Amino acid sequence: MVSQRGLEVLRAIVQDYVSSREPVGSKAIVDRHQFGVSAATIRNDMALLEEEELIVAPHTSSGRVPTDKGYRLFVDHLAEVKHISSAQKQAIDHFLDESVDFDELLGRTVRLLSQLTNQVAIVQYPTLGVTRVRHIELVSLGNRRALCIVITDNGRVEQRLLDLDVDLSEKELSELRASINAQVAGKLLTELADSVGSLTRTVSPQLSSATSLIANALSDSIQANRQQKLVMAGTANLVRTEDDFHGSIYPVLDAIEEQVILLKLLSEMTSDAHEVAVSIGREHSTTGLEQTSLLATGYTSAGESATLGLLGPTRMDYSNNIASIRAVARYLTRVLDAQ
Amino acid sequence: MVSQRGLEVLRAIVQDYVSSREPVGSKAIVDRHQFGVSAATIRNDMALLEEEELIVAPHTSSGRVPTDKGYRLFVDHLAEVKHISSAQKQAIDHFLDESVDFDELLGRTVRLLSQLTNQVAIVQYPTLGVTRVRHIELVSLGNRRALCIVITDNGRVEQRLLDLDVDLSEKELSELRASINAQVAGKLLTELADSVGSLTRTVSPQLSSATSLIANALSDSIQANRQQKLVMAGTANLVRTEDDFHGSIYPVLDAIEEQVILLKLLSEMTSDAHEVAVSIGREHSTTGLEQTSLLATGYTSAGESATLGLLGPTRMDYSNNIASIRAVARYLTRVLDAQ
DNA sequence: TATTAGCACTCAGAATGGTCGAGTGCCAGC
DNA sequence: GCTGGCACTCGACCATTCTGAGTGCTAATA
Repeated sequence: MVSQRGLEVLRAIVQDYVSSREPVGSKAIVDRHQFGVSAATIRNDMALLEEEELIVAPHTSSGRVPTDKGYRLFVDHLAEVKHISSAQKQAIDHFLDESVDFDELLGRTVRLLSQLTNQVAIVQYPTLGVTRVRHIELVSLGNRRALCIVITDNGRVEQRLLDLDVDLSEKELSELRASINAQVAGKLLTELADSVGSLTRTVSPQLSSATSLIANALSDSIQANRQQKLVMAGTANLVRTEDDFHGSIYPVLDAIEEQVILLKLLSEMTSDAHEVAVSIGREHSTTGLEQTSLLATGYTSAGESATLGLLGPTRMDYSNNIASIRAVARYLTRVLDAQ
Repeated sequence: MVSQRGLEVLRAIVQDYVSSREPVGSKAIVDRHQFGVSAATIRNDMALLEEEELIVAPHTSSGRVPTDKGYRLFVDHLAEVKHISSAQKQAIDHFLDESVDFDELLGRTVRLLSQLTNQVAIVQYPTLGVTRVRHIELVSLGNRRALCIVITDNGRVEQRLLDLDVDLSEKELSELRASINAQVAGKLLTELADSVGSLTRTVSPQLSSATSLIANALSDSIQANRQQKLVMAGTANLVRTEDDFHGSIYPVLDAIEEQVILLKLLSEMTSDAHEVAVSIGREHSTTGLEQTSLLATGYTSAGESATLGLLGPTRMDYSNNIASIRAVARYLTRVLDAQ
């Protein structure tokens, strides 16, 4: 059984190792922390911790390093929930304060989070379940091409290029625009394609083919959004922490480029409400990411929820990162809901 | 004076060094190339090349490596203009063929180029000089917010969120939309803000303040585009070539994140017409980028021109990269002009 | 029973020294 | 102008030694 002091020792090991990247020895602990006992006693505690597989010695005779299990215990029971510094708060204000459109907002968010934490930040676009259509705009570009723009009630804009089989006159386009808008306003995005499709039968014959083209384009577009886009930032930060990866970082970089992998991971981590979920090292047995940890938390936008994530080496500053991602998610939710 | 054969030796050195990353010795050259002379002769040529500062020996007694000046001579006079392989041609077709909107097209382009070359690819958004406005759409989002969407005649869509000081009724919004569109259709983007501003005096009084808000937003938006956005891809490729950078790559990564630096560099490199401009190592004396080379070429979109760039270590495969960037730029121009 | 001091032991990493060989410059001869 | 030969240089590689941080164990102590 690990004693109370044993747990404190674990905490000390995690903290020191995170900040120094050096395996932590018993002497270093008595030097840097006030335990009031001798190194030999700490050694006994460490032997117990090792028995419980919470720490491990990389070499026969060197300091100890936390295992995944050790980090897990630390995160669950030992990490103090820090508050973000006022400098960080300022950074958040500065970056997200201006009114910008949705895409830009998510872009800024992810860059902000990566800067705040020096890790790879990930933001997942919200699913479209409860978003409603506010307006659809059709614009002819000449050359039998037209642009179809969908504006939703939370301010997102989706555009899609259409290859028509005929050139529509401005008048026909207006007519089509009017019919479509009358039909779709307030509809859920998920119903949109079918809704437009049903128009095919009621519009004037020369518009029928264009209408079905539009229906298809919209259907594609929704489909693409179903696959849930990811935006990432701070890949270069991984390079800075390169030494934390035994062997090379290429597997990690490769895994990151496969967005599907990340999406799957993020979706598996769905946390309750707005808590920050943490997945450590081999807990997610994804090839290439065995030496990384992933934090995830939700943000909401007009009732829809999506995920904000953070990826870094298992040897990361969990307290800080958890505080940062939580703060950013809250702020993001606030800004989005204000719109 | 460097003889004709001397230049061939330089070419051999550049080629071998690029493909092997090892300093090239006289023996290696006679082995791998058919010069028909002995190693000693090559050595004499190399001594001359070194005198001209075209190559340099990293250590007293090791092979030679090209200097920036050597690369320059190689690029200007010795590099054979390769044709891209059919596999590469296929990749281009595959990536850029589908009809997508402008933003997406540029995104794909930059990813494609970085994959094709294993370098960092950069695309600069076109300046807005000759773009004309096709349509402006205003959509109320409730809560005194509205979205202003500008659609240009080359299919670009710019969106901008507006904070109004009053809620406009649907009817008022329609009126405003109509007045604005009547005024701005066909105008140059650069004239847009002023054009809307002048409306402030002619619209009905209760719309006047909203109109000037819109004018301001548009002015901001144009301003932001003046600063010329960049899109990049393939930063991770730099890590793969890490060994090429004496010291660390952090300075390079930092310089890349400062988009301003890159914009300045790209703009200074303006090449004639559609040729590929090359800047090698210290030729651009930008802190952090002394060990990189930058390729740039133009692409056009409806008469506007912008730049496509490629960044990598000076030890890069210039022939291939030049061929790739040129091919992609041509293809991009073709796709854009077809729209 | 928990803690501590002392001690022998282990082992990674730095430091040292020696060898090897690729590559060079130079010179005399063709 | 080219070539073969030769002495020389110096980085890369390997084996060896040395050092010190850190450990586990045991016997003494509070």
